[in-house]
Amino acid sequence: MLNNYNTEDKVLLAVDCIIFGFDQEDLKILLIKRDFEPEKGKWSLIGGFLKMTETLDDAANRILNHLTGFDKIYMEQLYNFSKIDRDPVERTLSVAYFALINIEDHDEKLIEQYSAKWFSIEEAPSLIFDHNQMVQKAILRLRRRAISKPIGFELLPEKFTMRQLQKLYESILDEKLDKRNFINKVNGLDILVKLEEKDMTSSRKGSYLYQFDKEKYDRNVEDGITFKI
Amino acid sequence: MLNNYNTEDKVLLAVDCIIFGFDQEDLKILLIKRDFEPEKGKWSLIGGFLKMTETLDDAANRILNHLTGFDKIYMEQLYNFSKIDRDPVERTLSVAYFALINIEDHDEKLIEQYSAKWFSIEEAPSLIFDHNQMVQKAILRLRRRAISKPIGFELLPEKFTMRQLQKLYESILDEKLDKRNFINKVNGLDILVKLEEKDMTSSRKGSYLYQFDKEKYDRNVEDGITFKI
DNA sequence: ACAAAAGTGTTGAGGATACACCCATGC
DNA sequence: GCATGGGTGTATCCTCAACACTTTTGT
Repeated sequence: MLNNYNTEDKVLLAVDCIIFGFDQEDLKILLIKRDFEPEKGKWSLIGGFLKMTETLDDAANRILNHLTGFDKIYMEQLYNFSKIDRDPVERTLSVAYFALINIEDHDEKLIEQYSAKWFSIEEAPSLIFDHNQMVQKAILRLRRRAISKPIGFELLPEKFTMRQLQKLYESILDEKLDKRNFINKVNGLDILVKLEEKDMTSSRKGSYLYQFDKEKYDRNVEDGITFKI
Repeated sequence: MLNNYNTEDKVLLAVDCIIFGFDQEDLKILLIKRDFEPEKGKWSLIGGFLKMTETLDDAANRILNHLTGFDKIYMEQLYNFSKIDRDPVERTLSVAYFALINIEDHDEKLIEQYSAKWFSIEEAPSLIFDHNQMVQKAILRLRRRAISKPIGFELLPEKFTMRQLQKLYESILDEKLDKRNFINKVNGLDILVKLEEKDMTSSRKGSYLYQFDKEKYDRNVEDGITFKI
């Protein structure tokens, strides 16, 4: 039995995270202004290096937790970027992750401390290395996910209105949706509970609040009903 | 400007390939019997280590070429597997790739030389490390691809019958399809050319041969027509 | 009374599915 | 002449898209 693969090359493995948020208007991503070389002063995704003692998911969690202050974020491995000279300092591969967080209840202080800032997708600055490419790929993945899994709720507060949910889907899919068709579809999925409460901030009439009901969702999925918006 | 990221850990990166083929009956995968430690004598995916001087795609191509003898294989990056102890010898991450090859025109000798063998998905032996998991993931990816991109043709000879194409899709999707509906759908896509020739091996009557027409396909895609079986 | 957003159903078209019989040929 | 797989069309269902008016309430 071997003890090691001595003759093989070892490489540095970075983990970079595309963090999506939603501010009731636009889909946004969280970027940081680098305060270290290379490319100091430019905008980039948050990232870090994989440690010998952790899995990739662990590393992505650690990095996300460090910046946003919380755990149990929806997170998915996205793709590897491995161009030889993608990092000018040294040969480095990067594993991109994408994450969804509720923009409202995350820690402002941490974000300030790291010079991080939310940018709407259209207004995001150009990023270092191949990070723009990563963001593009993440958006496409997010779209595919959004229409096949109920991940949208990860981006909303616990209680939300139908209008908010619709706006979120509109900004993810980058297209206008019909109000009635959207509501009919969502109601057809039977994964929300309508609350008695109304949100009065958005209109005179007020609009009912809803909650995502994970149990209902799981039951539906078990019964073979597929989520599809 | 930095010259290196001295303090960070480096890791071994393996590339493992799930190679799919189709023998007119079943969907198959190509496996090798390992003639080296660890797990010598057991079945595994083919793989190798990433070299400092190549991208992941390069590495996957090199490994595939080495075993099958040809280049320009349809190939896709699948996922990273990074459990700490997945390889008992040493901490190793693996990037899984899946590939499609035409089972008929590949090099028998190379395959013998490497003790490689085609297994139908159901009859495949248990594999080393986390390779079974990789295969499962590859099958799911293949299914999603097959209904949204015309990758099926990569697995068939240049000229094929409708029955062959249908059988291929049936084995990828693991369900029976209706003959007439399938033909109508495929013809509706307008991406095949019907040849004058018939294949006489499968029946008395003989069945017409078709060819995938990449130009037609590209034109249709440009025009916004989506492939969907 | 009016402005501003919320809420609510129906219809029509197109795509998907289900389904059965004749054809050509080698033996 | 018969057995074998090849080829073909239609009726129905259901999903998806298009579409406009009434309600509530704060000012």
